[in-house]
Amino acid sequence: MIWIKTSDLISLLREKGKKVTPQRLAICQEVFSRDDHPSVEQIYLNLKNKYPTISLATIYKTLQLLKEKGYLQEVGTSNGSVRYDPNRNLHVNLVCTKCGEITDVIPKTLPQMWSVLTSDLGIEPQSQLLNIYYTCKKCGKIGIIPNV
Amino acid sequence: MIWIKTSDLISLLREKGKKVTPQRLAICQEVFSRDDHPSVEQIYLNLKNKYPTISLATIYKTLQLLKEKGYLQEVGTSNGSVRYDPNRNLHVNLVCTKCGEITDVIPKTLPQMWSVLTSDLGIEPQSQLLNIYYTCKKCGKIGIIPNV
DNA sequence: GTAACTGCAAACGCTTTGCACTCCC
DNA sequence: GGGAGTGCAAAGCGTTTGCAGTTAC
Repeated sequence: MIWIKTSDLISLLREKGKKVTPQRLAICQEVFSRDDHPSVEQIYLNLKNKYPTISLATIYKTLQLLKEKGYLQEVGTSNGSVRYDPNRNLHVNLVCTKCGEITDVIPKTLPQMWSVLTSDLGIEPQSQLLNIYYTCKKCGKIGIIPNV
Repeated sequence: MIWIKTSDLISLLREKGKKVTPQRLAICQEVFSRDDHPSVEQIYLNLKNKYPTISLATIYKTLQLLKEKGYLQEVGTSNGSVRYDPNRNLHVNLVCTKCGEITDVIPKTLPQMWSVLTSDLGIEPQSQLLNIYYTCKKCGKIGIIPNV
């Protein structure tokens, strides 16, 4: 979860020459207050209560904006739709291959080994996406034979 | 690049109770003989010369099959279409954020640090996707101001 | 006041599906 | 021979776009 104050959000948008609209604030607050990896649909459904007229187009446009500015990253797709990750810090996504649930973890050893690795490669990463595919405990317990 | 003999491919398919068709062989050979990360469209165009009647549907179905069986991994999307990686071994994808080119690298230190990391996490990864987003040398040289 | 934003609907493009025909086993 | 696979066309669905009306500044 990324804690961000509304006032900071406003100056963030203004800084970029972008207008601060209620819709944008709502979308940002929704995205950055979650600690999961929502799809556009999930964001839309959650906002529809408070903003009944909000449209998918606006959400797509705002997420596009946040992605371009580097505040958001795509974590891959699940059931055909993109999932977003508000956490741009170095971390690992544990992706359950059965239920699709994504959990963030930051292994203690990760920061140091990652800096060694990237300096070995001689590149300056803008960002990274580290997904580990596994079977989560919940799904591991259930004795369903996967249909593969 | 994954070197795989046609005879191995055939027994691989048979093993899984799948029929060996010329189309499937062609698709497999196309995918596994490349060392880039082709889209469905690229595979289709390359095969159309030799198999003028091959259809996108068949390619989609075959790639789906290979993915289910674990011989292929999605590396994310570029321009709206999925890119596939025939390399299921532990490696890093260097993804240029400007031209979209993807390069595989295997840092010397990676295998050991990765096994430390996963054992720390106490999980058994089925696979992983390690993408590093950067600007490749070709794009870094060109003095275009990114429109972001 | 005006340029940017919203939201609707239509368009778009990648992917999946249904189905008749074909072919591997 | 029979069931699985192919390929065509159509449908599906997430996403983008055009545009008229609205709003932030």
